[in-house]
Parts: sequence; structure tokens; C-alpha cells
Amino acid sequence: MNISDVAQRSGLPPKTIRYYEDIGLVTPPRGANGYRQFTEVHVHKLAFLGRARAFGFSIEDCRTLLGLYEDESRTSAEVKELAQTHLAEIEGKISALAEMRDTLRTLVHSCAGDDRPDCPILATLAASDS
Amino acid sequence: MNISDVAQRSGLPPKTIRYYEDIGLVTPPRGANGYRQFTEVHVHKLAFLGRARAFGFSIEDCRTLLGLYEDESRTSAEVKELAQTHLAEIEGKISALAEMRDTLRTLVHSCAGDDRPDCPILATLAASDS
DNA sequence: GCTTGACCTTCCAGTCACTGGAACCCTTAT
DNA sequence: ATAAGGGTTCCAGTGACTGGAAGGTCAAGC
Repeated sequence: MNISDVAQRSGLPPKTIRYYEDIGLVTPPRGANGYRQFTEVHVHKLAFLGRARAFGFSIEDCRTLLGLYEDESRTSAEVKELAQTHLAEIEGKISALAEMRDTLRTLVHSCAGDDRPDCPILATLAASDS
Repeated sequence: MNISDVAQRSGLPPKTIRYYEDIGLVTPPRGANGYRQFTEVHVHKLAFLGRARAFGFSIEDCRTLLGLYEDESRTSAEVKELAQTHLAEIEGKISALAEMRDTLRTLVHSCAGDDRPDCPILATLAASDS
């Protein structure tokens, strides 16, 4: 299977697949012409990676997850801990964004949005207090 | 005023201040020794930028905001639109993260986290359906 | 005057996970 | 023979810094 077929079937762009090979996440052999020769297994791995990335896992986490997936002697505790840590990170990001959102929303609502220059948004950014 | 004083008073690291000069957000003059000479105005601008960045505005948005702030003939409508667009982006990010969080949380909860290898998290990532 | 240490300067490289583009090779059909 | 549509590599850029090296400057103490 050539790279564009794999791209279609895994949902990842060819560039990304080459990049993943570059950093050692997949290692397809090469044909006589230098083309990468993918198998179903590669497609499966790449789709796995795509899903893990969609969950927001970092590349290094994805590498670990893939390793665990392929390791018959893994424990679900290892996977769970990784996922839990990541979940906590996501929750942290959400909190931070939610705080931004709340403040910004208040400011936006209190801004007239007309032709006059007075603006509580700019006033807050310029705030000498706080 | 030298850069480390400004750093302390604006809350931005010296590296960041130099970077902001590099991309033209502030333009302190230089002394005979080549040191940057900052004034209160620079401190104020940098603190403004720090707050805008804390709200998640991109550097380019910050540039625009600073421009609007310094433009006496601005309209609050311009500011409001920028802020509203950014608010929408934040909300979009929150939704995406919340979706990740929900799915991941469910998976984490359904994972035994013991010595056995069976793991719904890995099973989901490997899912051939979906 | 000399040294020491804390500043300041510039410039280069690295972060993260790709992505775009150039230049070039391979395959297949016409 | 040629043209289209694959494939390949390598280099550079993204955003917003950050770390580090190499070197100039300043103030204080001896």
C-alpha cells in the first residue's frame, strides 16, 4: 500500500505519516523504488495515533500509549494513570479558558460597541490597579 | 530604567521584552552603552500587553489592541468586535476540550486500573469501528 | 587600578506538531 | 516520448517565547 492510500484509510495526511515515520512512530519498509510499503498493521497503528491525538495526547504520550497497546504484559493501571494525568491537564486548561471567557464576556457585554472611544475593555487592559 | 526594572514592574521576563521590541511592539531608545532606556510609558505598554496576552489574545491582536488604545479616534465598536471574535474562539476551544474531557473521563472511569491488561481506553483508541 | 559579580547586549537554537513548497524520481497511460 | 499523477527528500516557517553562549558594561570593594 502506498502512502496516499494509507492517508485516506487512516485519516492522516501523507505529510503527517512521513513525520510519524521520521520520529519513529511507524517504520514501514521500503520497496525497490524507495516507496514506503505499508500494511494493514500500519494503517491500524496510524489510526490509533490519530485517535490518541484527537484526545489531545501529546506525541510522546501517543508513543507511550502505542507501546502499551502493543505490550501484552501491560497493566491497565499504567494506561489509566497516563489518561488521568492528561485528563487533569485538560481540566486545567478548561478552567483557565473558562476564567478568561467569563472576564472577557463581562467586558464585552459592558462595552457599548458604538462610535465613541470609551471602552471598558481597553480600560481594563490599561488598568493601573489590579 | 533598565530592562530588569521594567521586567519586574511589568511582570514580563526580560527575554519577552526584548522579543516584543524585536517584533516592534515597543521601541525604547538606546543609551550610549547600547542599553535599552525604558520610561514609565514603556512599562505601561508592556503591562498592557501582558494583560492582553493573559486574556489569550494573539500577539497580532495585542498589536491591534495597543494601536486602538493609543488611537484617540478609535471607536469602542472596533475593540468590541475584536474581543467578541476572540471570545468566540475561546468558547470554541472550551467546547472542544469539554468534549475531550467528557469522553476521556468516561473512559478513565470505566478502566479498572489494576494489574490486568484489559483496558477500555486502549480498546477505544484501537477501535476499528466508529 | 584591578577584580568580581551582576548587569546588559546579540545571536543561534530549540520548543511542538506539523505544513508548505521546491526539486527531483517513479509509474502508468497515451 | 511525454505528460499526469504518484512518490521521495530536504529546508523553512508557524507562535510566542525560552535557554544558552559569547562578549561588553557598570558599580563596589580591595
